[in-house]
Amino acid sequence: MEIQGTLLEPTLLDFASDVHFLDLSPKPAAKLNSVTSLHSADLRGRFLDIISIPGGDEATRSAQSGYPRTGDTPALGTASLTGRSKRKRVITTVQRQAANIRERRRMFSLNEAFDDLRKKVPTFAYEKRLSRIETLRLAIVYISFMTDLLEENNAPIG
DNA sequence: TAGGCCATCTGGTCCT
DNA sequence: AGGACCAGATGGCCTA
Repeated sequence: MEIQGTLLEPTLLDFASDVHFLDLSPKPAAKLNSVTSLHSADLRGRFLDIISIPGGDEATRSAQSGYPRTGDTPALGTASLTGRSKRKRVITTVQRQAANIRERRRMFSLNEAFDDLRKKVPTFAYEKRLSRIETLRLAIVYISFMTDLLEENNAPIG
């Protein structure tokens, strides 16, 4: 078992153990300084638990469906919440194809950003790469951990 | 086979 | 007007 990236350090191992308690849910990070003396085997097991975030996709879908959005009605031709009258936008096949290409490019760049982020968050070399939702949640936890670490180091001694 | 993840298409809305 | 952004729908691939 090895770790991806370059940061295999005690600090990182602390992060890996702490992150277990956060369940990678999108909620404020907490209790980041309580665990520093775990055995490595225990640590590894915990981290693998983290990587396999149970119910992650389900949470994603529910979050998507519950996302507040203007004009969030399934019916076509409804007015927006701003009260603007709706004009049906006429679009030709050529325009549609162009829009599809743009959308593909947009999603491609989004995925590139996700790949960059995957390289930044510390993970064990896992046979399966992090999904997008896992990447986001792990990044959130990692940032929180590092922030706490900084605050700890900057705190006055004594 | 079911569930998770992802790519793609599509139409609505926002913004320039 | 048209591009960017967003979310729903759909289908394919992979794994347990």
